[in-house]
Amino acid sequence: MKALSHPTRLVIVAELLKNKAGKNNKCVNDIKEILKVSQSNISQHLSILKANDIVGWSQQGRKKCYFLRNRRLIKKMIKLFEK
Amino acid sequence: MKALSHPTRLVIVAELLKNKAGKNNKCVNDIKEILKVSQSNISQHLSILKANDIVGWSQQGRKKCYFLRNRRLIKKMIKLFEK
DNA sequence: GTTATATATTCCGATATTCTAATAAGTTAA
DNA sequence: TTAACTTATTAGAATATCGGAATATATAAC
Repeated sequence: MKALSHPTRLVIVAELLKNKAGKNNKCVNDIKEILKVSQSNISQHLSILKANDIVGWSQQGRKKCYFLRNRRLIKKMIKLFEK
Repeated sequence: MKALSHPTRLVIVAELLKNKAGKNNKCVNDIKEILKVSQSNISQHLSILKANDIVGWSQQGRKKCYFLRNRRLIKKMIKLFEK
């Protein structure tokens, strides 16, 4: 819960949710473009999400692409708060 | 989300959830007994929950009794995180 | 009115989070 | 290997949060 209680992390998670289940994951730079936050800051937030097992990643060439470990959980959560 | 991301507040909410829908709401002192946290601290946390429209209250004699504004939402949330 | 009880607010030190800037580390291509 | 690109880590300052103590406010009983 705490891991998601920061606006930047919530937006990151929401962005990752937009991708199809095993496809089109976003790398750090993609997220940076979307959020307009510094690269190091994004990296820091991602490592918090990583540490809490909310996201995973895969190396794609020289990029690292992140994805949600439990899309269903996150989807339900966000739906819960959308009302 | 942030409003619920504190152990004390989570317990308060969980306690309020135990009450029947319109009945047996707990007052500040009840919560204090349960949590063994200082009265002022509980009051602070309650005011955060109030500010985020998570709880409401009613005056009962000289006490204020708190209740959840949206029991279903909270119930779902807690279930979501229990796994 | 006064007193006792219940809750809220304020202030403050301690701790935790967050951000920026600089630097480091890893990866690929040439 | 070097250079270019991508991401991670570190350090430090700024900010936010937390919990305790004291004080203030509100209500009810007398």
